[in-house]
Amino acid sequence: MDKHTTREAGRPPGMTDVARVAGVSAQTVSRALAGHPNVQEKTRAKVLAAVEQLGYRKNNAARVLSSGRSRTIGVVTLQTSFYSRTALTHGIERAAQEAGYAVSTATTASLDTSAIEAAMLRLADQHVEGMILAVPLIHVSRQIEQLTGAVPTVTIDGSRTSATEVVAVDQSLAARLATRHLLDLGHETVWHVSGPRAWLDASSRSQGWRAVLEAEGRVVPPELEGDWSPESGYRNGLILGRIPDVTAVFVASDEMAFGVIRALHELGRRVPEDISVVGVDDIALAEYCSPSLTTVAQPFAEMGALAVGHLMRHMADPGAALEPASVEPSLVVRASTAPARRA
Amino acid sequence: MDKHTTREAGRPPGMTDVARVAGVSAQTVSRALAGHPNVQEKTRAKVLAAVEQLGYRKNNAARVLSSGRSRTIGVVTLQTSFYSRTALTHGIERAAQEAGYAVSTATTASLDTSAIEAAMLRLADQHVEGMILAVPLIHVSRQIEQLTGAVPTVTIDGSRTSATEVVAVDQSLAARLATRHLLDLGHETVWHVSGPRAWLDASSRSQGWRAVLEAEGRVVPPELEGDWSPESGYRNGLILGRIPDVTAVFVASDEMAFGVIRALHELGRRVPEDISVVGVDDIALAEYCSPSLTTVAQPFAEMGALAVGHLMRHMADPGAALEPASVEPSLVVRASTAPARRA
DNA sequence: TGCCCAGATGATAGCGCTCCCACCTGCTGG
DNA sequence: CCAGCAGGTGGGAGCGCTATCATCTGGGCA
Repeated sequence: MDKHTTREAGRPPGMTDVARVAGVSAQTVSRALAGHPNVQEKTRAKVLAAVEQLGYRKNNAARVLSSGRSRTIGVVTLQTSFYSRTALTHGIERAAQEAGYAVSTATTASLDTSAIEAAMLRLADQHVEGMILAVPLIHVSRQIEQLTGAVPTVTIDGSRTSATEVVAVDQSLAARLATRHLLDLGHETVWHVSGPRAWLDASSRSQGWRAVLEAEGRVVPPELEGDWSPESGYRNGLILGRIPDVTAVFVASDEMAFGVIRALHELGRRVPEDISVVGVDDIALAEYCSPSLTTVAQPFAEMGALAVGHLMRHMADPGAALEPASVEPSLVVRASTAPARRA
Repeated sequence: MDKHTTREAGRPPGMTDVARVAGVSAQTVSRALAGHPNVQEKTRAKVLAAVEQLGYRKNNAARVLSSGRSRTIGVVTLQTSFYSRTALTHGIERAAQEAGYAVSTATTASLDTSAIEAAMLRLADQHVEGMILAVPLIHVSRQIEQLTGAVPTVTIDGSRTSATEVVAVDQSLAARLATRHLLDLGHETVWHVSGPRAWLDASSRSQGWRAVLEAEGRVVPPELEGDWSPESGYRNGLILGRIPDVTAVFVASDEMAFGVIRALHELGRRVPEDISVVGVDDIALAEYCSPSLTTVAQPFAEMGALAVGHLMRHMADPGAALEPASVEPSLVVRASTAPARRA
């Protein structure tokens, strides 16, 4: 039993073990497993057989240390249970897996610059080859500039540093679809419950809504601000329900829309007979509440795939600037909207 | 410019750089940074100053390769957008962070044994020190037995291998709370829309429901099976709504409950006047739909923390068997349940 | 006074892999 | 007929860190 030919039990087999069994050098094993072209088919087969026989598994840490490449991308998201986060992450995971990359997620409890920096640093420490920032960049610090300069990064809410690439859903279009739908139903004007202003999606939706009203020469009512939670929708709904003029509301997310509708019910305003409501996201439950919710569907899965694709291209050639990509939302008409009743 | 004293620009500073600047050995730097006790306070301060000055960041890959320890735990979850997944992951992330561990997530698209194996192998490749399986183990393969033997593992739905530790919410209690609540309201019996039978939570809830009915000498109606989706709730609701006897339904998840209520509405059965409905989970929207949903709240965050705590203990001493831990759900009474009307 | 031990530090040897370069075939073409 | 070249392979040198052992100091105690 020479320790150079037999490893102690308990230690997983390494590349040299595979090499010995296959009767080649460790170097050739490495090449065969990496899919390098200059390896004879016969040799590769021998290597694969040895791998199979020994139950060899690559040692990722060693690979990363040696090559600097990790085959991993990082995603920064907000630590919440909102549907949008889950759906998007889901989309990214799928797409990354297809591209042969692993996904490492770093969540941040707040949108503070320092919290986002910390999340990005955590990912950097894991040697991710690229990052997707799925949180709004409120303030771009020197540190963030530096990080996005060093690691190819894609932001998905439209905010960006000088070095990031951008992927976004056309949120302005989402708002315009919703607003125009309500005007088409004959409503005089449309009220709006927005998301937090720090979020670019929220302000894009707000702008789109305002643009349509102005283009049509309608009165632009004051905007109410929520925080994406059902509870904030409820609070704003209690306000809207007390204003007799309100007949149509565009709410910046389905979860808030549920809260708005709930509040209107409690105040005796019927949906859609008295007030029409449109949400955004098309969460799974939108169809199953009463009344079922008219909403603007967000192509989250598609967006995840787009972000990953964009990131891959950016990683392949960090020099070339890619043009911002964007996908289009679509209106889903259900029962929470109805024609305005004429006075 | 000797290359031994000055590194090429562009390469991040390493421990030897820090050591040189601090005027100590690399070894001492390692100890100081690891919080090793046998380091003079003065020395530690010098090291920290040098770290600060150079912007040194540890190289994780090297640390893992060298020590075998990664300070990371892995979580296997199903690739869905269900609330429960997000909420639980969230809880685990928090708890792990507090324990000084990073979390790596591997999602699986299906519950096939091979898919779960693949997810676990991915985590093993990342040198996780422990795993939390947040998916039901339908069939425990040799491979899974082996993996759970090699890496400390906690399962959180009650299924287990010979080597795993178990953490669970008492799902039977959840069902009993819901069922008894409905009986207390005067209903003759309670119908049940369950989750997929492969999920232990689903069958535990089913058992709890059945146990209460039998203990009270009530008729046990046939069970309807859903797949956790709102749509499956809707389908089953269309069936239940056509059965005149039905006055109370216990649905195994809130999302399905939304579907059930929706279907009952469409069939002209009012909730709660004609039929009372109870869900499980207490999702954020449960309170804001109409009628607001009576449900059994699951302590997801607590469960995540419990799972992490359990795992830490298991990792510290893989030999000692820990007794299964469990947390208790609680009933939240809202508007979807009402006293039975007497014939 | 001398010895031992504990605390503080340094030197050296890998961890398992990939990179770079050298090597060896067997073939083409002047 | 042999230089020259390309495809296939092997041999070393690290990647940046930690484990292990060795070294060196300064007490406390007989």
